[in-house]
Amino acid sequence: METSSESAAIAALRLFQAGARLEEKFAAGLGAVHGLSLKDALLLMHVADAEGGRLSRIELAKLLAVSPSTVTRTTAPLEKRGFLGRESHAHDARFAYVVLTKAGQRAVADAEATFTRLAADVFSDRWAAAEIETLGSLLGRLA
Amino acid sequence: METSSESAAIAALRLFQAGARLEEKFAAGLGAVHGLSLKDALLLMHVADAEGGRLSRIELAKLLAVSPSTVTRTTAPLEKRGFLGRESHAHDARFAYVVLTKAGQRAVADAEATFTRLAADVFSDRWAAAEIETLGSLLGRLA
DNA sequence: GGATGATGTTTCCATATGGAAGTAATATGG
DNA sequence: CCATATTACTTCCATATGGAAACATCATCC
Repeated sequence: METSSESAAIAALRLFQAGARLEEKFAAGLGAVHGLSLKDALLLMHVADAEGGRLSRIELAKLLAVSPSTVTRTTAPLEKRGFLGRESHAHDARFAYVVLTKAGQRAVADAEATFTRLAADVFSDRWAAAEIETLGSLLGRLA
Repeated sequence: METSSESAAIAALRLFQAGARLEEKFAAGLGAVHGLSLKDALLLMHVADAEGGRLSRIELAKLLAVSPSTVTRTTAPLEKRGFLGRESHAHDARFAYVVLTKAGQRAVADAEATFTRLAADVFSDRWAAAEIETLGSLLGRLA
């Protein structure tokens, strides 16, 4: 039990370190492409992958692990830039769904390409395909 | 190449999600114990584990993946609370090493115990010891 | 069907953060 | 040795964030 707790603590510690390191790298890479922050890109990608092509701000907040107020503040400039639009729920006027515009679809395609390239770059050194799969699978159980 | 890039992107995405989720959990758990933020606790733990029991603020900034100014701002209240002290380099007056006081050593022991308990809790469900080891090992190569 | 409670969103405020600039001390190059 | 560059640290400022409160809408209960 003790050794297991110990390795759990080590895994958590390294998760924080690796996460911070990758966030820096991805923020720099994505910012250079289309002036998108990492959170901007993740937000657009979540909307693109969403069922029906739209997400409420609450759903986005949960997916991005940020507060609802942050989603409001983040989406506003992306609407101004023409990447995002609004859509109402047919039977519930409280919802203000986030949807991608045409320009937003182009932007998210570019951002996803950059994201994938950056991810491939992270693992380009001494990583076997199976190891990347294993890491993704294990991390999936934490999210 | 394509499939490998794809799984790399998925792994990176899940790393961000898992990291954010665990940060919330750990911040709540550690805050409840001794009013320490996660970054406070990690800072103290790094100093405790450091060679010679001391670290420069620049070294701390790298270990915590934050800016030097954040280290300055973070250590100041911990000095006031009596957890941290300062030590000068014998031959270079630029260095203001961060060291633990007696109270700081007690605090970091408590924080480490809480940290380990929280980590164990995260993996308490359907995780084999070998899987935790594997995850920690793979993450170690990213940090 | 009117009061109460719950939900989605926005606004406001206090706090946290990074980067640039400033300060102090050491290293380097002539 | 003196000027310049580099390094460690701090301060200042602009921005990002979460949480509480406000607001609008919908659901529930009597």
